[in-house]
Amino acid sequence: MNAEPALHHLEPAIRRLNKLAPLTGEEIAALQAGTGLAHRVSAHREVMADGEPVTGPSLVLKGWACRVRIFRDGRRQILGFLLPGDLIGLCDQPEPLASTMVTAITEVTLCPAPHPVEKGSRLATAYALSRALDENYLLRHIGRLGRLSAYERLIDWVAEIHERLALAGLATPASFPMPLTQEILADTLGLTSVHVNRTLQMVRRQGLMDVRNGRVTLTDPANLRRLVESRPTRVSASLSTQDLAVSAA
Amino acid sequence: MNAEPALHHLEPAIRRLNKLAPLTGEEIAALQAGTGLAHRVSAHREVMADGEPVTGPSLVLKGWACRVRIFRDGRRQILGFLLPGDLIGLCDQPEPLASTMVTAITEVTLCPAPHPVEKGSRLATAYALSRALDENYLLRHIGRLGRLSAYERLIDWVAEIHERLALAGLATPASFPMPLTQEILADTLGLTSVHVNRTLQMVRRQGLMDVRNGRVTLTDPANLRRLVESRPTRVSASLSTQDLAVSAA
DNA sequence: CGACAAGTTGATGTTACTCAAAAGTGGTGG
DNA sequence: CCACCACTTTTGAGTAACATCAACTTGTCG
Repeated sequence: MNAEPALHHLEPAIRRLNKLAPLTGEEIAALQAGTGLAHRVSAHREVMADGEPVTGPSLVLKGWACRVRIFRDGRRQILGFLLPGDLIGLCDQPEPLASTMVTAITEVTLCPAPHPVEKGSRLATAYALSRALDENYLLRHIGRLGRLSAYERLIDWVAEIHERLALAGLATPASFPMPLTQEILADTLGLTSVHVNRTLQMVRRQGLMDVRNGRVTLTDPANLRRLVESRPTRVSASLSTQDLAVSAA
Repeated sequence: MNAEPALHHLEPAIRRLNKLAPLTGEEIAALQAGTGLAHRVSAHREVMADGEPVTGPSLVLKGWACRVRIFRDGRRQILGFLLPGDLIGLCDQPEPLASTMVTAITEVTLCPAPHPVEKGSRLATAYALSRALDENYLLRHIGRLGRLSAYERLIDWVAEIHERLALAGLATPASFPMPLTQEILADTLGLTSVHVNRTLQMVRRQGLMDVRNGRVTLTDPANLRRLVESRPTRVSASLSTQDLAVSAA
């Protein structure tokens, strides 16, 4: 338990948590022990069913998943994404039930997240910050759907995902993977896939970004930052904006 | 601290928490002690500013408040409502910062929420359930904004508020107070106030409900339940659906 | 090569927005 | 009690954004 592996060898998921709150060697070791119990869920399969009992928190190690609600008539709304380093099932009521279905978009690797030994520990802080960020992503999504145009929704969403992937070291300042079909993007942004297609062409023609082949390339990052409303998400005074800024992997 | 006041004399706010998890006499007494420190915020004033440090959790005793985001160009999106019995500022990261502005819609009475003595106590459970319900309201709002028509958004939202007020004993099976202008409703549902007005006329003409003078009257509750997607919110196996069902005050 | 999913395009329809003004409501002070 | 004000609700006419429908193209993988 004394091994302190070099940070740059860590899983992206652990890098993210470590960035939220610098972890102790023991905590990193516990997380890495957890990765031994990892299991995979292949693309398009359900990671968790709506209303099912939640056994304990899990950590996403690899791949993209999403929380989704499906309506009786088949309409679908994606509520949010789960990216490497994100936690699923963090809550503290007894006998919790999943509030949404979770679906794997790509193949996803998950592992049990260690229970923080003590309240106030670094790991507990990282979990709390992760939870606060999650709430923030939901709030931002509400603002996006309620008040932004299709064009604005798209660029705001891209900016958010960029920021989030950067936290796990999975984005460069100008590019990141984005393995979604236009239909999934449509169910995220509250649009139709046809309209998403046209909106994507528009941002491309404007020279703002290029979304293609499962990858986003930001061709004008400065302009993007200017167009997007929110400054980097801030949920605790002890977490500097610096830590959350997008920088090279 | 041994006084166990009759439940029907309790504040609506305490009734709600007690419904989420039957509280001990000590816990009820602690909550009532907190009400002695209540303070008021008059209508239209800010309860909490975005980005401000959060000192500790507060309990809404009376009145309506909302969490809101305002965009640079003045567009506004209401993210959710805070009703009697709801908690503000429940989170466990160190030095938390408010993630949204909170505004009083009517005059609001707030008091500090006692810190749960021990993990796993009834009060801690009530807080955890309240937090889980809050998340659910955000998720439901996302589904509403992303995939429902104006008509559907309105009735789904009314059904949610009805369910929530009933939890605090503030709604009858067919009616409840709703002190919002059509403009606020518009900023909630992602519409314009003109369109909200027309949609309200539509539900009225259909005989579904009447929204008028700061009060909603459900003229066809059975049909409303049929039209609305979600069953009563369920976030824990230990909290029966029965407890959350709408019944007479 | 063939099959299937994803992306693209065009024509048309509908929902909700915009602008503008009138009518209703409630509170205040003379 | 009335006049006045600010705010909210209501109505109408025209428009813009996004949805729908249907076909066609491209890419991927066996």
